[in-house]
Amino acid sequence: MPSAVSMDKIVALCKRRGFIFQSSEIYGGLNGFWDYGPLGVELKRNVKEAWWRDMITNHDEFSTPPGAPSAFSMVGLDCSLIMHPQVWKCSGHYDLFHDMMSDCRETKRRFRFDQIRGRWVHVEKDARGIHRYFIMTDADTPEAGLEDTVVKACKFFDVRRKDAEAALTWQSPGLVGITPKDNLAHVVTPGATQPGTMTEPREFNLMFKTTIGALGGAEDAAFLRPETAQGMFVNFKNVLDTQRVRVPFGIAQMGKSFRNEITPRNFTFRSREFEQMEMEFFCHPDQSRAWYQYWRDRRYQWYLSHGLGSDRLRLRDHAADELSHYSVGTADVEYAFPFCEPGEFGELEGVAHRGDFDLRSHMEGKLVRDASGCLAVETGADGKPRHPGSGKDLVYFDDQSRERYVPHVIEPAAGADRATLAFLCESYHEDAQPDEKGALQPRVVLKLHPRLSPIKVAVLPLVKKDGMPELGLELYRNFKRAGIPSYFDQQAAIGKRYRRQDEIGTPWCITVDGQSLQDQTVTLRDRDSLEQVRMPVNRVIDEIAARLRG
RNA sequence: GCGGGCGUAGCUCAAUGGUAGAGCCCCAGCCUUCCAAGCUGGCCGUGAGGGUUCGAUUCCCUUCGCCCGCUCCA
Repeated sequence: MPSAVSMDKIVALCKRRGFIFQSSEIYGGLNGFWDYGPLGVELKRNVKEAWWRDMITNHDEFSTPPGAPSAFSMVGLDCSLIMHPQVWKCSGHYDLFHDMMSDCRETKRRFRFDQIRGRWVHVEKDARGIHRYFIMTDADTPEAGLEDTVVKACKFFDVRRKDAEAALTWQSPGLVGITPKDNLAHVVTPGATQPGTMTEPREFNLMFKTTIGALGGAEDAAFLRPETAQGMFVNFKNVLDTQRVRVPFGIAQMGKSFRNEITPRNFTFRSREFEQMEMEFFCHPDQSRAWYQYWRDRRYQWYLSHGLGSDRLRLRDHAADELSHYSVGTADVEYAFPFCEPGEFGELEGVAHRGDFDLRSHMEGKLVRDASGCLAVETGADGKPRHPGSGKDLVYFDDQSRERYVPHVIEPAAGADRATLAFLCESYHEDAQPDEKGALQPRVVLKLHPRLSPIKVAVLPLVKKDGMPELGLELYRNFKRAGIPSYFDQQAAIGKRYRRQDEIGTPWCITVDGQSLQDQTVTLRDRDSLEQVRMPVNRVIDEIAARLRG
C-alpha cells in the first residue's frame, strides 16, 4: 500500500510526464480548472471507455447478471450542456444552489445563513444597552445546542452558571434560525467576544450563469448544467417512445458539468468544470430496493476490478439525516486519497435511490417534503406551484401487466476526473530495483490496470544498430495496425527506457536484441514483476491482445 | 471568501539592489547487447502587472496560482 505517498509527488509526475496541467498555465493558471495532457487524455478516455463499455456497449439485455433482479436494457444519451432554465428550477438546483452565506468578522468563520441555529435571550443588566441577543451554537445536535447556548451565554455575559437561570431569560424553548430581517447587530457568533460581528448574508451562485443569444439580457439567462442527470430525466419519454425498451432499463450519459465550488482544492478532486459518468435506472417501485442494492454493489466492484485496493476503497451507506431531500437511500463509493486525513475518504461515486422525485418534478413542478414527510409540489404565496413542471405525462404504462406507474430511479453518478485521479494515486509506487551493477536504484512506477494504461506496449531495440531498430519499428507498426496503443523508443540506454515506461504505467515492454535477428524472437518484460519471457515475434501481438482481454 | 505560508529552468534546489548557477530531465552526436552508465555539445528560468531606484529576481503595492486552517461539499 502506498501509505506515505504525498500528493505533491503525484502532481509533479502528472506535470512532468504530461498527464495533467493547470488550465491556462502560461497566464498564471485558473483556480479549479485543469487540462489533460497527451498521456492524461488517454488515461481518462480509457476510464470513460471502460465505464461506457461495461454499462452500455457490452451489456446483454437478454441475460440476468449475477445479483440483478431480472434482465434489463441499457441505452446511452448525449445531451446539451445548456438546458431550459425551468429544468433547474424543477430539479431543485436553482433554489438549492443559491446559498446565502455570512461571515463572522471576528472569528473569521463562515456560516450558511439558512443553517444558523441558536436562541434569543433577554438580559436585564446589559452594559451595551441591547438587552436582546441571539446566541449562536455550532453544536451538532439540537440537545447539545440547547446546552451549548447556555454555556456560551454564561461566558459571553460573564455570568456564573448557578446564576444563569436568574440572569438570562430565554425567548424560545428550542433552537431557532435567523432571517435577514433580524438585527444582525444582536447576533453573537460562536467564539465571538462582541455582538454584531456577522456580515450581511451574501449570495453564492453555485451554478454557472450564461446568456443565450448575442443580445441576451437578464431574461435570457441560462445555466451550464451542474449535473448530467437532468438530461436523462427530461428525455425519459423520448427514449421510451423510440427505443423499444421497457422498464426496467437504464440511460447512461458521460459529459462535462459545472459547479462554482467555493473552495476548489486537492488537485482535480474538486474542480469547477468536471466530467461525470451518470446512469439513471428506471424500475418498478416495488423492485427499486433490490435494484438499488444491485447497482450499489456492482459499482463498488467496478472500482475494485480496475485496481483500487480494498483497503483504500469503501462503500458507505449514508445515515438517514445525511440523505438529500428526495433520496430514500444513498451509498457512496469512497477512496482514501493521499490528501485525506487518516480515516477520511473522498467521494468517487454516489449511488442514490431517488424514488419518483425526478420524473414527478418534471411533470408537476418542484417538489418539497410537506409536514407529513410526503413529497408535494411547492407552492408560492399565490397558491400556485413555485416552479411549474412541464405538464407532460411521464407515467409509464406496462402493457403486459396493464399497470400505470411513475418509475422509481436508481442513480449511480460517478466522477470521471475523480476516478482518474484515484487510479493515478493508487497506482503510484516508488520502489527500488537493481541497476546493472546490482545496486538498488529508486524507481517510480504507475501500476495501472492494463485496461487503463495510456500506452499498452513499448517496443525497444536493445541497441541502435545491426538492424534492431528496423525490426522494432516494423513490430511497432504492426501493433498500431492491430489497434493497440504502442510506443517506439530507441533513445538512451535500455534501463532508462524501461524506467520511462514504468513511470507512465506501460504494462509491457518488448525488446528487440541480437538474438531477435537470428531466430525472430523478442523478449516481453512485465512492468510489475520485471520478469522477461522470450517468444516468437510473430506471436507477440496476439499475446498482448490476449493479456489485454484479461 | 477570510487568516497564515509560499512562487527562481520541465523537476529538485542555490545566489544577489549591479551579466541568475548546479544536479537531474530533455534534445543532438559518439559510445553502448537487458533495467536511470560514460563523453561532447545544446535547449530552457526569477508567475503577471505596476511602483521606488541610475539599475529590482531581491524593497513596496496589486493581481494570479499553490499549500495549510476555517468555510463549503446537491
